[in-house]
Amino acid sequence: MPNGTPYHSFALPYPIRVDNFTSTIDDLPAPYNRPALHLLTHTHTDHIAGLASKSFAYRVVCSPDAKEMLLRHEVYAERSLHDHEYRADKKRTFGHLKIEPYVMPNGDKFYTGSRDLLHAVPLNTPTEFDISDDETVTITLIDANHCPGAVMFLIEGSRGSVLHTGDLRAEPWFLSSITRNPFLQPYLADSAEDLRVFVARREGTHAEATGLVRTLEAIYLDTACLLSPVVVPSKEHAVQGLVELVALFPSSTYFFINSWTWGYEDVLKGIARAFHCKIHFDRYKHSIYTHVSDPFLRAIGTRDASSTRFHACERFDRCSFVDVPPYDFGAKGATAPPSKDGMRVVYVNAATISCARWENYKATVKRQVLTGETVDSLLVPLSRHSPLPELMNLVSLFRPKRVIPNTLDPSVNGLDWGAMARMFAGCLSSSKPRSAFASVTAPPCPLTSHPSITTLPGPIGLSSRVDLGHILDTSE
DNA sequence: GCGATCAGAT
DNA sequence: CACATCTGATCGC
Repeated sequence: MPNGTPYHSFALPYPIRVDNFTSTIDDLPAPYNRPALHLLTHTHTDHIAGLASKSFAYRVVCSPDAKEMLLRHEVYAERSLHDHEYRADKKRTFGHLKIEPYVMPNGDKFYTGSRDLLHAVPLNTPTEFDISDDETVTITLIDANHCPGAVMFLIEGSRGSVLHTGDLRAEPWFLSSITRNPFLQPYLADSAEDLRVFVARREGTHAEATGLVRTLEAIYLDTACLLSPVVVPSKEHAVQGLVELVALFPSSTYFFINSWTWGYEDVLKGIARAFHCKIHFDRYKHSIYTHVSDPFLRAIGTRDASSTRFHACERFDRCSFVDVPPYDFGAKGATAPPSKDGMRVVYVNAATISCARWENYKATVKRQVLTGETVDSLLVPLSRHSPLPELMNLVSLFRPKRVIPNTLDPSVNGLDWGAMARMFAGCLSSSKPRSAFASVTAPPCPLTSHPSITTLPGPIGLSSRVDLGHILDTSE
């Protein structure tokens, strides 16, 4: 994670570092200088900082898909060189994380110097890890609905339980899946709160003491879209709408789907399914998508550009079928269009659009297409992060003791954290229980009311020094 | 010199 | 369009 992550990217109260592999913590006091374990939620660039360093040599826990994607990762410059045959071998950015044993001509293997640092853990499978000589944690990976291989981490141990969401899209179906996940059910709050009262009254005990229902110490929350108050369409709704729009065009129309980063696979899959048509991928994207666990994603791609009118090839190196002005994306100069008679290319881009605007947009585009107006670009409201209303619903499911942002804006000196603390105050365990979905209608804390500077929680201020520091101290 | 990190723009 | 990516500047070994 970039600068601005609280606690130097540690998932306190555990000495476990998430999505940050830089060595800039060497100078910090213990235990911040020495993660007992590294976790990787997914392989987007801003979450793998430091991992490309040849000197990085620690074990990293991630999903099987994330491991596959990392080991096959190529930066754009390398992809381009290879595709144009200037470079014979693919240079894998993270090749140093896995070094195969040396094999002698007679078949003997020498393991000196070999390594396999990426520890892939299957989803929904609690797995124990030593974090010291006498302390273990149980870590469970749960799909985060963000991009292939993206997971949340549930960390359980003697210091309590924390949930690190990584980046996630907590749309309605995702919340449902959480309430049905047996590894998360002990931490669900609504029933737990009721049960506590019920049990306490009837049995004369605290429900907490039975160990059946528990409260998360913290949720480390994807705050990329924290300040976006809009309600956005579900991915399914977004793709369905896009498919309706695409269907309005003549079947001779070509489409370029600008999947400029991992996370737009639902669009690709939706198009392939609706039009019974494969999608043209560039070599690199194809190599990734054919090696992930999603069998439908593995199946929808083709390397044959001429075989389909749907293209998701390299953004800055599009194949001739979709490399047509006026949209240029900046990679090339004004090259002449391949002059196929009547050939039209429509460019599809993801955007952040509220539900209301999306309905309006769809109606407008439908009218334009049906009246013969030229439409050469389409938007699809596919959000890969949850905006505030979804985040509040997610947190309300658990009512944890605290929420901690996965990212902060360093330039506002904790104001964003202060605002967040206020926004989520009603969703925590200390506040009065209420329906998990009450926050849908409840307006978020108005950002115009600034919290007092002295009460601002922050990396230094908050409870970090008080109750997290001593918990972290493993010296005794 | 190279790699790592950061700021800025897209 | 976008909060992920690329580029070029800067820092440090």
